[in-house]
Amino acid sequence: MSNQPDPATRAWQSMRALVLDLHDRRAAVSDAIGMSYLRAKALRLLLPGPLPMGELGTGLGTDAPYITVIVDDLEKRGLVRREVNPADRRSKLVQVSTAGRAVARTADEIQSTPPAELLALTEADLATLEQILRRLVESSERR
Amino acid sequence: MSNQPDPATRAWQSMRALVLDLHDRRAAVSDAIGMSYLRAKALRLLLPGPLPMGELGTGLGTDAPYITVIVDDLEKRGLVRREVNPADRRSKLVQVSTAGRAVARTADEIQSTPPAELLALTEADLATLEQILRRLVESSERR
DNA sequence: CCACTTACTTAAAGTCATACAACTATTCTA
DNA sequence: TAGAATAGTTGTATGACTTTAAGTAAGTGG
Repeated sequence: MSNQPDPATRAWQSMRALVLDLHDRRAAVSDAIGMSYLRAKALRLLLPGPLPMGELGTGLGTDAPYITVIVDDLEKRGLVRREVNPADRRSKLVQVSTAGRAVARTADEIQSTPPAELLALTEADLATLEQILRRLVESSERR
Repeated sequence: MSNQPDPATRAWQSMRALVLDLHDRRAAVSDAIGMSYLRAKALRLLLPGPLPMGELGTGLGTDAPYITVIVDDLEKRGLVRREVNPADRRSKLVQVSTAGRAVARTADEIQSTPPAELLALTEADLATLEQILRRLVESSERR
């Protein structure tokens, strides 16, 4: 029985510890914007452009009924609008409002601000780290 | 307005995306063991040795009343035992049972298995990544 | 055109977690 | 030793999310 797991496992465990335990920002985000983290995530997903409810659900990993609840809520707060999809009148395109964009930006600032420990790395280490992680994200996304 | 955030921010965003979105294991863990992720985390925290309720609460980031609920539940399932702390009879030491240890190990295997994309890195990249992340964890923990 | 599918909505029930308030038992301290 | 602090328990309320079931409206294929 090996006491020391392989480098890939150790790297993965460290990454999880950093994001989930040592520098979890999710509570801070929902505190700051006064709504759940999932709603913040929804707003962020909508930043690049309007999405049909279904695709929003895929992005959030939740099913249709709860998407309706979330979009209802965001709409009541004036952060998104539902528009009929001209290409398919069954579907609705959800679009962020200016106010919604501001909320998304606030959430993004909080969660995207790197921990101080990361900023303390040398420039070379940071560049290396960034480059490896970017490749990991890219290869994970195409699938 | 810079369109491209600095390397530290990019690295942090990638790390968050990998852990929270692209390779989230939390649902898989709780599915596999038939209880919530927080309970799995409690069992894992207890692996190194018994802890008083209070310290378990600190580790899980939840308050005393809910710790009682969690430990009640784990005890009913035969995964932990409460023992009176001989040093302070107000406090109780929570100890994992053999069964609890097995559940913790199952959870750990699922969540610690690195994504295929990580295993696909070169040995050199993996070593570099692991070393930088380990330093980040260490500097984040001492605080 | 009719049956089928798709996109979304509505409603209800259940689980998990958070937050508070009030309580007991024990230990510490002035 | 009396009063304050600490460790844990009990109970209640609420919020966030999941899941299931059933329904409406609009598109699609034979």
